[in-house]
Amino acid sequence: MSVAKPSIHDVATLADVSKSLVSLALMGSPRVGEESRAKILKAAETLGYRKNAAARTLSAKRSKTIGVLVLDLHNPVFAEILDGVQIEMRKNGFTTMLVSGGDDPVFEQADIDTLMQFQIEGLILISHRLAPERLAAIAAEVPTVVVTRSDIQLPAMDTVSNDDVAGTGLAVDYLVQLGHSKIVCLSGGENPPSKSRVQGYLQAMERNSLSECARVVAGGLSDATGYAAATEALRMSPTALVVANDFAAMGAIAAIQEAGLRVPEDISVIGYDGISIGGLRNVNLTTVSQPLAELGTLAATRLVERINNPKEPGKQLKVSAELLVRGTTKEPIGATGLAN
Amino acid sequence: MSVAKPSIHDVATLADVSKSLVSLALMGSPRVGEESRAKILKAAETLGYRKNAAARTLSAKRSKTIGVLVLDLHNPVFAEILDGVQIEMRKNGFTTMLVSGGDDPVFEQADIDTLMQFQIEGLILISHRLAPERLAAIAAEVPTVVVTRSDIQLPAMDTVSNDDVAGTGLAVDYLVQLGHSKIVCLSGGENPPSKSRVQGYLQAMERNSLSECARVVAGGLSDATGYAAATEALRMSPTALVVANDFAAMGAIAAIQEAGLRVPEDISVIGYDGISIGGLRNVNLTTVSQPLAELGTLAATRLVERINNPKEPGKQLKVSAELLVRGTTKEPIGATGLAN
DNA sequence: GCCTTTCGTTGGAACGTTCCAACAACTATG
DNA sequence: CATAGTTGTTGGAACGTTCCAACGAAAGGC
Repeated sequence: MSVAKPSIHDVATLADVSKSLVSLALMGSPRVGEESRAKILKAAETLGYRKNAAARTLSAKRSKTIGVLVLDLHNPVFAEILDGVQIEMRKNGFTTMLVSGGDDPVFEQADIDTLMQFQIEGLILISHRLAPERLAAIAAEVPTVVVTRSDIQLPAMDTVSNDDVAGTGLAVDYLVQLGHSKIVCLSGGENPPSKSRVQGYLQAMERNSLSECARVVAGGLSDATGYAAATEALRMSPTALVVANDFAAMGAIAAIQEAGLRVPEDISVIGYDGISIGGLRNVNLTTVSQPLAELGTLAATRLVERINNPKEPGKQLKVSAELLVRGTTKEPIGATGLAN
Repeated sequence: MSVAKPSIHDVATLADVSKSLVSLALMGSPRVGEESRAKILKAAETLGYRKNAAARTLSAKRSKTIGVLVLDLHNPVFAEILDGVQIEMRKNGFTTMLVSGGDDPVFEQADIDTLMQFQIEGLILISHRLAPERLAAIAAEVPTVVVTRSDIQLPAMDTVSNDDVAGTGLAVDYLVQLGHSKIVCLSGGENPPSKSRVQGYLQAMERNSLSECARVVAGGLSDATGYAAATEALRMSPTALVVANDFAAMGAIAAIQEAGLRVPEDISVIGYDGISIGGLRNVNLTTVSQPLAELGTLAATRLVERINNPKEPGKQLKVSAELLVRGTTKEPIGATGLAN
């Protein structure tokens, strides 16, 4: 503690050069002589010198920092996306400032304001609850990339998301191939990705000439809502459930088991997201897995592009999900060999 | 985009006052006249003015920002601690800068350096992998609070942690009370909290005059290591397992079930941490629950104290865990007779 | 009615950097 | 041998804020 932090000035006097040269040396400029550079580096080392980011930002008019808002840090999906973002941003020499928002639009706006005060050069929203007009105002002020939601499209904003329609289609196609036809969809509620997933289900059912069998039960994205929706769905005596996400799928499995039925022998279940706990031994959930880290790196590279070239028009990027077959899917009873 | 950001100067000219007065008004000083204050606020509003945190920090020599390093964002335990930290820090007018480190000491050190460059006034480490001497160097430079680990104690540093010894004792006592005696402990490896938990197990066994029955199997903190450790433990034909954390406990349950035994009828299992997925219907894990958010708020209030009074000696704060009885514990078959 | 206090306001210095124009000392060019 | 270019270095201005000493005007005390 104690002594005031050394400044570039202190390094300069110790190394017996000008502060400008110290600055140059520390930025890694090639115009600095070998001898001076060595002296400066040594002086900085002995003083325990550390750059002052505030001064840097102010003077250079570049913060080399981007902001990331994540909807909810408890959701493992977002943590994995974040990994991708962090790695890519580090690679590009940016510092990442992370804020959480806690699933509340008011906090979200406040957190974004804070980020703006730090002069962030770009913003990544890993999902959000902002109204379209707020989002537009933000995107007009700073290069912005939205991950996971592609429902709002603005000329000055990019989106990076999973193709939910195609992803859910994968799940349905696989079940049909196994011989299922009584496939019920448990929706995830009124949020944009969930709606796309329902749409993907309906399209896939139609594609497989099963439109008349298509049934959607309103649910949510949590364990509890999945449990409730599954309880209701059981009245339709389905042989398979396509569920909005992995948490809800786990709730659905609990409901099925409590009803005295087995998964997958009596009913197959497919989740969505590919969160790591789905892979735990006693869960072992078949799911549509999003390439989460890839979603993150893609968002990051796109943001860097946009920072370097702000007038580019907004792009809508999609990554494709893949089916991860684990232990909660099987041929329906009495239908073995029915496919192909 | 495009147009330069308005500065305090622009607000001043629009409101027809000096920049100093604008600064005063925006900081909420009581010495500003009603009329001027109104004018200034309106001008700031119409210009869309936003403070420049870099300039503020530089001039005021206070960043009003603290740094938080979390060991691993994927671990839901840490997310919940973080909640507590964030809430408390917001309340105290601090901005929280969050970095992740990704479970690697090198990244951790780099991330802390970055935080320091931003002139953070305090640092909270939600677990870490730093060597004691590195930690000492950091704590000497900035007020530091370590959450979750209390093994390293430094005069200039505080720790806030759960009482792991007592917590594990709770689990053992409960099992004994149910009638168990062949209670095996699956350790969490060589990290400090895990060692305390093993110690708590041994002490509790002794307290219950079961020292001769005490068995510890080396394991880890993940699903996979819990599975492996449980497989080995089964050779000792235990009636109950006390496991280092919830993830490992879930792995242990899978191992038990694969061996053709039932939980809790044949073997009871108790985890540690109280992560939310343990409460999912088809997990329903009995566990020792740490008051995670409280751990976070406590760390935050302690840090604020220390920032305001840097020369105070370091404190070791403990919070107590409680047993959360759910569905993985039950009396042993044949009650008391099984102990050799 | 003069002196002191209080109130609201002000300009300028500081904070630690980066950037720029300019420099001296060499080296190469014709 | 003068001119041009290169290399390494320099001081000063700028960035947007907060802080400080100081101000004039109004209000209070004697």
